[in-house]
Amino acid sequence: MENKEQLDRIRHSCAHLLAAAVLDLYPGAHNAIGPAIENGFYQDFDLGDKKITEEDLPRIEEKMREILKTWDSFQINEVSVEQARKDFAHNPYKLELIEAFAKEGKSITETKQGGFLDLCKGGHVHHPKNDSKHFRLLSLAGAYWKGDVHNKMLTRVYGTAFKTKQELDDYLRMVEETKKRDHKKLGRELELFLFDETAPGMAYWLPNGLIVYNTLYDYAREQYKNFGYQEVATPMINKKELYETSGHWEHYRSDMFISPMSFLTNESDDPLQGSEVFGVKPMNCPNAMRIFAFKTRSYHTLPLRFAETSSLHRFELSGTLNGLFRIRQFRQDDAHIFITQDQIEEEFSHTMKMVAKMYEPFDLSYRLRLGTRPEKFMGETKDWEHAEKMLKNALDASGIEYVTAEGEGAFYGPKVDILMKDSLGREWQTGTIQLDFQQPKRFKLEYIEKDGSAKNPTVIHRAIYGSFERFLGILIEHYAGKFPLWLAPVQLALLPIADRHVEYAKKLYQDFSKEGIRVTLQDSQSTLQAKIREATLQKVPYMGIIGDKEITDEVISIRSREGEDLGKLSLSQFLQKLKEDIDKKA
RNA sequence: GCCGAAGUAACUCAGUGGUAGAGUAGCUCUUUCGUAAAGAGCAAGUCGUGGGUUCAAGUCCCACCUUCGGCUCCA
Repeated sequence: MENKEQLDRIRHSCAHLLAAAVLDLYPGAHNAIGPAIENGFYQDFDLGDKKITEEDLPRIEEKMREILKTWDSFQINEVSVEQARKDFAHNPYKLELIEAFAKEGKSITETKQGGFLDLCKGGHVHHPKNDSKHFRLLSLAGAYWKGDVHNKMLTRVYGTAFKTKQELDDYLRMVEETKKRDHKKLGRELELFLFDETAPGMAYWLPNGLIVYNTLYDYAREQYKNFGYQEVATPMINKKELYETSGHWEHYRSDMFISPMSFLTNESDDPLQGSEVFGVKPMNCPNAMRIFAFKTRSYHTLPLRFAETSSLHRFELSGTLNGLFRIRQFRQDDAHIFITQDQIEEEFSHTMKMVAKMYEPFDLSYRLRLGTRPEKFMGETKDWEHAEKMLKNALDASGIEYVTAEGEGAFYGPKVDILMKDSLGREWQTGTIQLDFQQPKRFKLEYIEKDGSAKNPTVIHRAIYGSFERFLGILIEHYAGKFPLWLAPVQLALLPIADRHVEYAKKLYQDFSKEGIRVTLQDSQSTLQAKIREATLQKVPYMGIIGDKEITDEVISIRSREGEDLGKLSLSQFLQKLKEDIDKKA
């Protein structure tokens, strides 16, 4: 933690340095704020009618190095409001901050180094000249003043800094490595999926990608059986009344629903004027409620677990789309579990066990985040308290690390989010488990209790992968495209050395295919080296080389994508090894 | 949506107003090869789309589409 604080000091100092350099190079520019952030620092600028482009960054960096020579120390002085107003009379952003601090009764401090004066609360290195010299400017972005869309868009310059040159270089190398693993790049190279301008924000799944997708789905289905789920499918397009009942139409109409449409009727060109207005479903819950309502339900049948993986569509803003990570059409390994109030803790534990099982094959570590009652919430405080207590009990019992995020629950109930850490140490939110008392009531759902009375069930909404799309995107980057055998689109590439080996290779191809192995036969007119290269670039886990020796001895020479020679194995020996590894999901 | 950048052959990219290019992939032929790229040839482009300026536009201007980096981190 001490390290983190020191790093923040280094970076915060660099943010000042960046401000000094830009103000020097762009007279009339104003700097706004410039904090240290998770991976570096930034500084926001109002450049008037001037612009900074990526090409200017080296020049700014050079200026920073020049100015840094004159920065021996940071001097922090507390000043009066009047003095601060005078010092920053030219800078409307600093003035706004000064007025805000004056109102709050905070003391106002200024920092001065070299000839540069800034408004600052402190937190710098002692000797910038020596301590803050390993920095690099990285990128530019627009950002609103105070993060508010109604305010002016400022130019944000991002950079990073480290204590040593070694650490800086390591970080920059890691950034390069991340770029190489980019799932959008690998998605093309490995022919997994494509994005096309005919359908912005929606993936076309290519044969290889769909194999991985369906393999993830198959695994989820296997677990449905083990954990007592039943799979259902419900309509994609529903009358808006369904979403009015659930509350989604009112809460999310503009940001969730792809344009409402008039369906089955042709009364008007304006879909909202037709008497029958429909929406493309952005979530499955309302339909799940209708399935529960299908017949009279008894307490005997609870928990009742319905899994559904229908396609969902959400209107994500164009600028937020990002490959498979943020997408407009996706499927979730979604489920709705109907329970009694008394079953919350037990069912939550049951769900946590399923989470553990589902994540087991991916060698990903994860932690949990409990979101409690938000400021704006629906329902009774006592129900919330009961539910939160049940969740906490179950979390404690699970033994998995978790943090509590106060006020971060959904408006209809508390929730637990699953945060997954990938091989580069990046954290992603994937699954979520949410309690809901509201929708069952809005849909007037009831089950018959032991004593014959009718009661509202409670619902657990949960998705474990989250969306298949996002989860797969994470896996692609986690594995750098080298899927484990059970997920690999092609598990074995057969490489005959010369034409006379093709016939035998074809027979092997048939044998492996019959046994359910995903195998390809590379029988083009190229050298063995070229075939190996091709299969390695496609990240096929195993290559089976077939030449004269192999045919004589009825074996296959096995090479891994890592270049390892696994020796000569007979068909049955190798098949057994493959099947074992696939079963183990190794 | 907003700020910034990009879009040229299937892919990666070069091309600053005057005849659209390279490498890779593809196809054809030759080669039949032992653990990461054999050789030769051929074919392949509405230069994202639509307007405009100009004798002349991939290149300059305008609008739109798509993609990417950001828009949460608070002196």
